[in-house]
Amino acid sequence: MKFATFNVNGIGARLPRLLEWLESAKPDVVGLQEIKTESEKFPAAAIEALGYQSLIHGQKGFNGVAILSRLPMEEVQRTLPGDEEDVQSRWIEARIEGVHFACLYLPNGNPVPGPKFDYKLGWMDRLAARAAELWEQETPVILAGDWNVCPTDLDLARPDMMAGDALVQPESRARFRMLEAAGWTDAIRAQRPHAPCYSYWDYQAGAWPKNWGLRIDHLMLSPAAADRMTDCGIDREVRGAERASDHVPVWVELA
DNA sequence: ATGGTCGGGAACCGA
Repeated sequence: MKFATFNVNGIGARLPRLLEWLESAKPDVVGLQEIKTESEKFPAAAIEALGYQSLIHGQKGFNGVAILSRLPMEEVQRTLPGDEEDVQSRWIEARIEGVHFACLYLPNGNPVPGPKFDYKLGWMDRLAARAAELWEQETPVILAGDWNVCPTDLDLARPDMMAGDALVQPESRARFRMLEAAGWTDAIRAQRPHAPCYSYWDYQAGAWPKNWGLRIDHLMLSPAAADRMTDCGIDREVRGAERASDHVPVWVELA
């Protein structure tokens, strides 16, 4: 089974890129982030024509997540517990053939300091609590999405230019590292312990041709999922297409 | 050069 995460940065603008990638990469399950549309306006029919059902947690103009699956899928929930007042669409979970798949769009958190950074850290604390609940299930669990965290300086090309950014702050990294300490496996980093590899290149300042990237899209695996991992990868060629997203798909295969 | 580029949606906000 092939599971992927892809921040499309606007499904309206990105639908052609998404469809051609689905046809070539043939994932079984995909978590999408930043669809930036309300659920009713999500192009589910065009995606269903390729054999994928959609679970959509949309939001007009901002955020918005979805799970696509060509295998039978049932929704578990679409809120990250812990804050009744949080109305941002950043979370959806489903179960697919015994695998628990969570799709997340973690807050960016800039500028630092400020209320947006406080929201990010609070959201990460809520995520840790939900991850601990899912851990108890002992079924394979995948936490997939745009984490908006560069775990270490190996995960960005220009640490000097990002020193004040929310994506590299010690508070953000500590919370990510706590999940690893709890036993979650960062699939890409487990396969390539020392290789620089990126999943995002800013639209500005020629970041893509200069390969000034960040690795912020992650698949975190529970032990039962990590035991079944046969391969994983980053489809970086997707970034070179016309009207590309600033993120590319990241995927993992489970036996 | 204190910038640069996108998406959404109709003037800016978010990234």
